[in-house]
This record gives sequence, structure tokens and C-alpha cells, in this order.
Amino acid sequence: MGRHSCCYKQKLRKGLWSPEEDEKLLRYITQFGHGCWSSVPKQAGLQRCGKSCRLRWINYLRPDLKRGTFSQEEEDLIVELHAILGNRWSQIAARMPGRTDNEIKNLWNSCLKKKLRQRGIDPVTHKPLSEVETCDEKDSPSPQPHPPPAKSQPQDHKRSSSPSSSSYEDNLKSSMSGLEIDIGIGTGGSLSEQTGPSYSHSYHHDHVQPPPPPKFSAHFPYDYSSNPAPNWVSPQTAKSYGEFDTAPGILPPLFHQTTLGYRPGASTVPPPESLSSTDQVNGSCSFFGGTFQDGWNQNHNPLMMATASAMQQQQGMHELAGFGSITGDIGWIQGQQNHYHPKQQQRTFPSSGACSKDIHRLAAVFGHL
DNA sequence: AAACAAGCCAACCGCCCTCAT
DNA sequence: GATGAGGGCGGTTGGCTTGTT
Repeated sequence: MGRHSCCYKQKLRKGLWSPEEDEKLLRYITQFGHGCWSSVPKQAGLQRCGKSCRLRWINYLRPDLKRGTFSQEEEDLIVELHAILGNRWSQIAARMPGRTDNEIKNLWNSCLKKKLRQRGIDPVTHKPLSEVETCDEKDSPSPQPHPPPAKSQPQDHKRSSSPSSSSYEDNLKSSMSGLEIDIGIGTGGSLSEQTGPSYSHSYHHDHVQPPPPPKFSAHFPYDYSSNPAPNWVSPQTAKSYGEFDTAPGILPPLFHQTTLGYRPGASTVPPPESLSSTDQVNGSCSFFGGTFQDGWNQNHNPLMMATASAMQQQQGMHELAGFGSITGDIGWIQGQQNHYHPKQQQRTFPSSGACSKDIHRLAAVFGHL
């Protein structure tokens, strides 16, 4: 297949992005959301194709990116996830808040593969090199810990974030149970200073430490014992988020955050009726927008739109209302067990700023809806 | 200081999937 | 069902930076 059709239509710029181009794209998306990517360059006044804009946004301009070098914990996590998922970089990135698939892929290809070989581990199979070499000598393919690379896979495996029942899925599930991912557990929550959703991993391997909490994120625990079938976290719950308040100046003005409302969507897990009064739903989020952003997410539902509009219409709320997004995963605790749903990503919800003086005003706004 | 090698990483390419028509 | 546009993903490239000789 040739180059994407949008690139034929006119002479478009390629190569590195200039600061001016970055500014145009950032300003446009912050104000209007990306909507249809193919229309973004024209609307934003850029001589780029939509794909290029999308890539630049995802890999560089997105406000929830962590940037900087990978920690040892992150490297360990990548190796573990690669052993499970193979070269499914986007799925690995989905489990690493603030990191992009491109970034992880580059790290793997430039650094981690080499490190594994130096430790005597084959980076493809994650088995000892001696074992792999023995297999090669016998001229028989070694068993793969994960499905082969995308191009040789059946298509339904290639990009499914939640593969249908298969040995692969079983492998994934069993591996994930070892990770015991518990996101934002508890009723208190916390606010970290890093970008992206917050994860808390507990490993059975003693040598692997949990990664540091991501930047600019807040937990949004929801206690089903007080609201068994919610549409939104109640104003009373929202008020409690005052404890997520952060010192002035820590967060960039456009990226204040806390989550004051979360409406489980139709596909949200678990169904409320399946939970008992002692169960909790929990997750984490990032707040992206400084103002209400129509079209920020094409899949937002009417209630989110209406809520954000209502927030916007309140006096003095204009700069605070907007959309946030769950960029990681959510889970729930049922009985003693943590559950994890890999499909719960990129769920959009209205959110608002975390300035302490506004907490009660926001709670009041929710109370009027 | 210059030349070269190696490493890093942003961005592109090609393929495939989904969805609207 | 066929087609095409839009978008997502993994593989790859090429230019820049850093290290070495």
C-alpha cells in the first residue's frame, strides 16, 4: 500500500516539527480537541497530514506524558510485560502511564534487548540463551512465551486489547494475576505529582519494586457502599476530594485536576448489581482540558456533554470545566479480590480543577445538576 | 580538533482494522 | 457485500548526539 491518501492531496511538510508547529497543534487541540484528525492540520493552520499531527500529539505534545529517562522499575516492568505480550507495544504502553508505545519500543530496541542478552536471556523468548541456542542447534522452533509478531499472527490477535478466549488470554490472565494491579484502592485516594493515571503494582518477585506513581494524577475511589448504583459520584463524595488539593504552583494552570464525577458507562465493569455493599470500584485519571472541549473525545456520551456544559455555564466555572480521561486501567475490589480490566482505558469524563477554593463551588454545581 | 562509530529517538511507512456509505 | 476514508499499530529509517580513537 502506498502513502496514506491524505499526503497526496497537497505538498505537506515532513520531518521534525518546529516549535511554531507544536504551538499551533497544542493550541488547537487544547481549545477544540482533535475530533477528526484529517481535519486538524487545516483547522490548525498546519502543512501536515492528519496522521503526522496525531503522532506528534500522542508521542510528544500530550499533557499526560511523563518524559525523561525510564526508571529501573519501569525497565523491569517492560521486560515482564514483553514476556507476556511480546511486541504489542501499545498494550505495554497502556500499562505504563505517561509512556508512549513509541518510547517503549525505542527503549526496547536500543537498550533492553542488549541488556537481556548481557544477562544471558534471549530477548525474544525470554529464556536462557543457552537453552535457545540448544533449540536452534536441533533446528526446531523454541516454544514462544507469547504469540509471534503481529505480521504472522491471526488478525484477531493482532490488535485486540482483550483477546477472546485462547491460550494466549489464559497466559495473560495468569500473568496479570501475579501483578495484582490495584488502582487507587481505598476511600482516601491520593494525588501524585506525575503525569498520567496512577497504578500500584504488587509483585510476587521480591526484586521488582512498584513503579513510582505517575505525574499529575488523582485517584477516584468510588465506594459502592454509599451509592450502590451511581450515575455520578455524589456531591458529597466530590467534596471529599478537597484532600486531593495541591499546593499552588505545582500543577500547570491548564492541567489542574481532580475527579469530581465519574459516570460508569454502559460497558463499565462491573455491573453495579453484581457488587455487594463492601465492594469498591477504583481507578485513576488525568485531567487534560482547561475549558469545556466539545469533540475532545468522539465517544463521550450526552450526559457528559450536558454536565460539562452545565459546569461551564456556572459563573466563574468557565476555566475549570472540561474533560479528563482515564488513560490507564480501572478495576474493582470484590470481596478480598482485586479485579483488573484491560479494556477500561481512555474513558472520558467531565472533570474540574483542583484549586482548593473551588472544591466547594464545584460540589455545589454538581448538586444543581 | 577531526573523523568515525555507536546510540538514541522522532517520525515515517506500510499494513490492517473499523466504520460509514 | 464492496468500497474508501480515517485511524491505530509495529517495523523501520535517518538525522542528531555522544563517545571513542
